[in-house]
Amino acid sequence: MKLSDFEFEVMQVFWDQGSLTAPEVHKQIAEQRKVAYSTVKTIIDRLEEKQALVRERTYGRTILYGAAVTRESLSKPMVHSFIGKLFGGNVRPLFNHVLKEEQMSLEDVDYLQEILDQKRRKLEKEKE
Amino acid sequence: MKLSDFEFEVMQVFWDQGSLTAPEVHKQIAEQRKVAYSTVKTIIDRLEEKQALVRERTYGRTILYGAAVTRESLSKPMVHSFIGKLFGGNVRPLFNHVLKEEQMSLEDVDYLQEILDQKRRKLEKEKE
DNA sequence: GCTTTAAAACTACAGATGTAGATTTAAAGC
DNA sequence: GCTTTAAATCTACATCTGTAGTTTTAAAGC
Repeated sequence: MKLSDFEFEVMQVFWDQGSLTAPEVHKQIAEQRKVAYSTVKTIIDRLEEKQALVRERTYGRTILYGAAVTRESLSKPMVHSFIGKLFGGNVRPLFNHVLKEEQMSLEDVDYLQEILDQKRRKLEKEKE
Repeated sequence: MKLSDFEFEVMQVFWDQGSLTAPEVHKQIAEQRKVAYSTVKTIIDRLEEKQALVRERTYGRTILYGAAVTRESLSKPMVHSFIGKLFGGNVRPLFNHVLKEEQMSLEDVDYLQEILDQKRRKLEKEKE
């Protein structure tokens, strides 16, 4: 499933906050930037058509939508194709890039160290 | 500057191989997948209009194009906005994701360890 | 110089995307 | 029950993107 930027943005709201109605989603997004209700509703309609959202129930004529796909199921192939596209599938230039250019605290370094150690142990075990 | 996938793909050819003519670029890409010369030329025209490519010289009526922007100048904001879009700007879930889901060798782990150590030293020095 | 040919330039188009106005509909309030 | 109103639905449109056919042009070969 391929989502546009705006579609993905709307999915994030659902992933972060669970089930919501279209007016609620609009309210959320409109806090950040000016956008018409019908614009947001169009995106929700398209997400429904793509089966990324489902109607869970209705309150009166108001529809409660919920995510039908997980964040991971979408972000996983997105990260993969992004690395493929930018770095030819090689993770090293990605790390280089992020460590050089992105904002990182010492705590982030600690965190990365920890999961890197885990990864090393895992790979070493697999090697045996 | 915002480039489409195909535009970016063409730029990669120039970054990897230096200056090329349109027929040469077409030949390159056509090795991978079926695509008409005019399609590639259209992309080159659009890249020229966006000033990502420039005409460096001509051989007869054949034009030699060259990249007018560096790979880094484009990939840097792309990585940044990608992390913003997928992970809310937080590098930790990105690392998590990559270490969990992407193909990584022990050598890659060594490499990452090395640049991570550098980063740590740099951050510690800055803290003083 | 004339013909052939390869490249450039031009034109076109369908589908995706962001955007939102207009219309319909059904619930809620009185 | 009638009016108000909010939400859903429908329609529309400009721009971007991938795609390629057609036409023009100029160089190369003879």
